[in-house]
Amino acid sequence: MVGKPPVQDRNAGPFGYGMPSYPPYSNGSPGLGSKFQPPLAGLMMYNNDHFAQPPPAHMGIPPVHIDPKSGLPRPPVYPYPGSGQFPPSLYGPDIPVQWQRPPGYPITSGAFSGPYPPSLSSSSFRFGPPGLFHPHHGLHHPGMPHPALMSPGPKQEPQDNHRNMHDQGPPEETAAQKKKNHIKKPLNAFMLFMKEQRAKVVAECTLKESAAINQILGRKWHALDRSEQAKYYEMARKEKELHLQLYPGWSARDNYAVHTKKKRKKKDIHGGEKGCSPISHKMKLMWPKDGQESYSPQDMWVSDCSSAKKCRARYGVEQQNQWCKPCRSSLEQTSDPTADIKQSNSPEVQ
DNA sequence: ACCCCTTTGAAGGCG
DNA sequence: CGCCTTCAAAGGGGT
Repeated sequence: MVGKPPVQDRNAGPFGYGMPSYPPYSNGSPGLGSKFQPPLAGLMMYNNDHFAQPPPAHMGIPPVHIDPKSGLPRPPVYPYPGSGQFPPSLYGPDIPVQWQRPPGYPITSGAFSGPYPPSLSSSSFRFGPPGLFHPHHGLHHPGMPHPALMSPGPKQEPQDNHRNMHDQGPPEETAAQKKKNHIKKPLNAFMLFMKEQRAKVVAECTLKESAAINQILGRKWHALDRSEQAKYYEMARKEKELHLQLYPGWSARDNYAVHTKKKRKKKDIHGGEKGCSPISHKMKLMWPKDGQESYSPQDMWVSDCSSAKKCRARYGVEQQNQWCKPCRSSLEQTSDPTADIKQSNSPEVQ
């Protein structure tokens, strides 16, 4: 807990595992890098009581979730207490607490029903750890087949999924098959947060573009207090543990460049034009000024290519030692404290 | 049909 | 060890 995080946890959250200020877990779990292997039944209990007791009886065995896109199952996640709704403290000052899932909004994305990567193969589930998942249990929407219960797609040989990811796989394997066999990364804390909160933000905002929504979600993520973020870090830790159990040999490396094109853009962007993407020109998130706690989604957008230095927004001018280099250097270049809000192409820690 | 955008975090690789 | 890159989700927009 205290001291340097394990190697594999070097990217733990800002106050996350291994960080000195991180709140202790109720079970004393050492963190992301722990070899601690809790009973699988308790793996997906994503709430404050997740270590103290098993899920409520009505929840039964966590449902197997299947991603609607790939048709592959993903490990179940217990909905947050309160049927998918989040405690008021998670809501930003501009988001009403009484938010409900918008009519017609897929429960899969808004209700936190299945943050686990859709990569988890049906074969792995069928032949995975015994007693882990039971396809007949579930909390899925009755009118809309829960992703977990959807067809896993073409028949797959048990454990083919994993094997193909590491071995060469059949040479005649089609791209579609490869895609379906793709084991995705477990979701990190922010991804879990995003998956859950996206629908609420979308409902609150006229904007529908995910890029814009994600900017808001990024703000809200930073607006969360530690305890709230800690929930998501804990969830992510469990996601990772479960993923590890399901795919012991899986490596994130397996997913590199599986989708043909390599992403060179980021490198290029870092060279200069990040923040000036087409979408950024169209509507760029205006970050609140220092000390400004809230923002209005309606007036968050400006029509030019301007975004604040995120480090400044995140840490404030008083804690410049926390800033990333580009943000620091950009401040040195200008004495105008608001200049970074007016013009920002600075690369951000990525 | 596919890629981009945008966010944070995790992980792998390289020098 | 520090830095860089890629990939997780999402879906509108662009090509």
